[in-house]
Amino acid sequence: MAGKKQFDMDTALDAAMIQFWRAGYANTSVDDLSRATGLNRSSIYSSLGDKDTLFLRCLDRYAARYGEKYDAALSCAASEPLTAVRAFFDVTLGRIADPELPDGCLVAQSAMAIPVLSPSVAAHVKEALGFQRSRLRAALKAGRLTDQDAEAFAEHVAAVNQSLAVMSRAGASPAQLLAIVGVTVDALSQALRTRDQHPRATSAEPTTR
Amino acid sequence: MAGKKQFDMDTALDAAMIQFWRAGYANTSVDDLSRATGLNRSSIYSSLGDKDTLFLRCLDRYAARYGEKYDAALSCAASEPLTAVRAFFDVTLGRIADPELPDGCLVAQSAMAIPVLSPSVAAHVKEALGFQRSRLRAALKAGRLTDQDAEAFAEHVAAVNQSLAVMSRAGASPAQLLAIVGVTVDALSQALRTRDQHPRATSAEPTTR
DNA sequence: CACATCTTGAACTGATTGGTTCAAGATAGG
DNA sequence: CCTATCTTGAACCAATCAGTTCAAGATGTG
Repeated sequence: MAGKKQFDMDTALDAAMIQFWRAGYANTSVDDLSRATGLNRSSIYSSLGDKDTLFLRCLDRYAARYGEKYDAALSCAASEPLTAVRAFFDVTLGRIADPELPDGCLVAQSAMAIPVLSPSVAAHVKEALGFQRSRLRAALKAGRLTDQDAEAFAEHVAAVNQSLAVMSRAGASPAQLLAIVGVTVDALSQALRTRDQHPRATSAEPTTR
Repeated sequence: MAGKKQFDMDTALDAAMIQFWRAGYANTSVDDLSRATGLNRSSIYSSLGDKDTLFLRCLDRYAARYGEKYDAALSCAASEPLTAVRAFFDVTLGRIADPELPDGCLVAQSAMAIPVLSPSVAAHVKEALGFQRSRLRAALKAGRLTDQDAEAFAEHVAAVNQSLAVMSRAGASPAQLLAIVGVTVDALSQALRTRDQHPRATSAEPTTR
C-alpha cells in the first residue's frame, strides 16, 4: 500500500473537518482523526501536521467553503436585499438539514471554546466571524439600508445565524429554526419598507446600484 | 483541618460551576475542579460526586439561578411585554458584563457539546432550553401577542439570547451585543404596535424604528 | 486526656492523551 | 529484476486523565 500518493488530500481534510465539527477540538483525539480520515496516525503528522495545525487548516477550509456560499447568497443584495438575507440563512439551514453533515457550525463551536483554544486558533475564529459581519454589512449597505441600520442588522443577522448552530445542536426542528430566522427576516423587511416610504434620513434615495 | 465541615458547599459548587462554565466539560479535569473549589481531590468525589454528577449539579444550579432571574424579568410581561423582553435580555447582558463571571453561557456551551455529552447531561441541557422557550412563550402570550407571534418570538428571543453567548465569547463589545438584541426588541415593538393598530392583520404600516 | 469522626494529601491504577520513531512492506521507475 | 521512495502499523514516550484507596492528622466531644 505505498509507492505513490495513497490517499486523497481533499477527502482526508473533509473527514478531519467533519470530525472536529461534530466533536469539537477538545473532544477529538488524534486517534479519532486517524479513524475518521482512514489515514495512519503517523501519516497524519507527516502529511497534515500536528493536531493544532490540522485544526487550523480545517477551520480555514470550513470558513472558505461556506464563506463562498454566503457570498454567493448575498450577491443579489443590491437589488434584492431581503432575498439575499433569506438566501444567506438558507445556506445555514440547508447545511443543518443535510444529513451528511453534523449539526451546528464549526466556527460557532470553536468560538464557544475560545478560552481554552490556542491564541492562533482563537484569532482565526474571531477573524472568521469578522468576515461574516463584513460581508453582511457590505451587502446591507449595498441594499437599501442606512449605514446605521446596516451595521445593526449585520451584527444581528450574524448572531442569529450563530444561534442556529446552538439550537440545531439542541435538537431544534426545521420549523423552529425557520421561526427564529423568520422574525429577523420580517424585521429586515420592515426596515426596508420603512426606508422606502420615508426617504430622507441619512443617505440618498433608495437606488438599485 | 478536619473534625467538622471544612468548606462551604455553596461556595464550592459555585466555583465548580464557574470552572465548567469557563472551560466546558471536556476541558475541565478533576484536578481543575480541585484547584477551583479548593477542595481535595478525594473530597470532591466523596462530597460532590464524580465528574459527570458534579457537572449535572452545576448545570441545574446554573439553570435554576438564572431561570429565576429570567422569570423575574418577564414577570411584567402581561402589562409591559416590551419592557419584559428588554429586562430578559438585560439578565444576559448584565451577566456577560459582570467581570466576576465568565463570558458565554453554560447552557449554550453544553448545548454545543451535546454530541459528546452523556445522555443524561444532554437531556438536562435540552430541558433547560425548553424551559427558556416555555417561559418566553408564556410571557409573550400573557402580553398582547397572538399565539402564532408568541410562538415565533419565543423561539427567536431564546435563540438570540443564546447567540449572545457565542458572540461574547468571540469578544463582541457591549455595543455589538446591544445591536443584536436591538433589532429583536424593535421587531417585537413593531409586532405589538401592529397588533394594537390592526387587531387582526399581519402586515404593518411603516413606523420609525 | 482520649476517643470517635471527619478531612486531607499522596500514592496508585489503568486508560488515554499528543507526539515520535522505525523496521517492514508495497509500489513505481529504471 | 532492482532499487529508491513512500506508507504503514506498531511500539514507544512522558504526560494527563478519571477514579479509588488509605494512613496521617486535625478537630470536636466526652
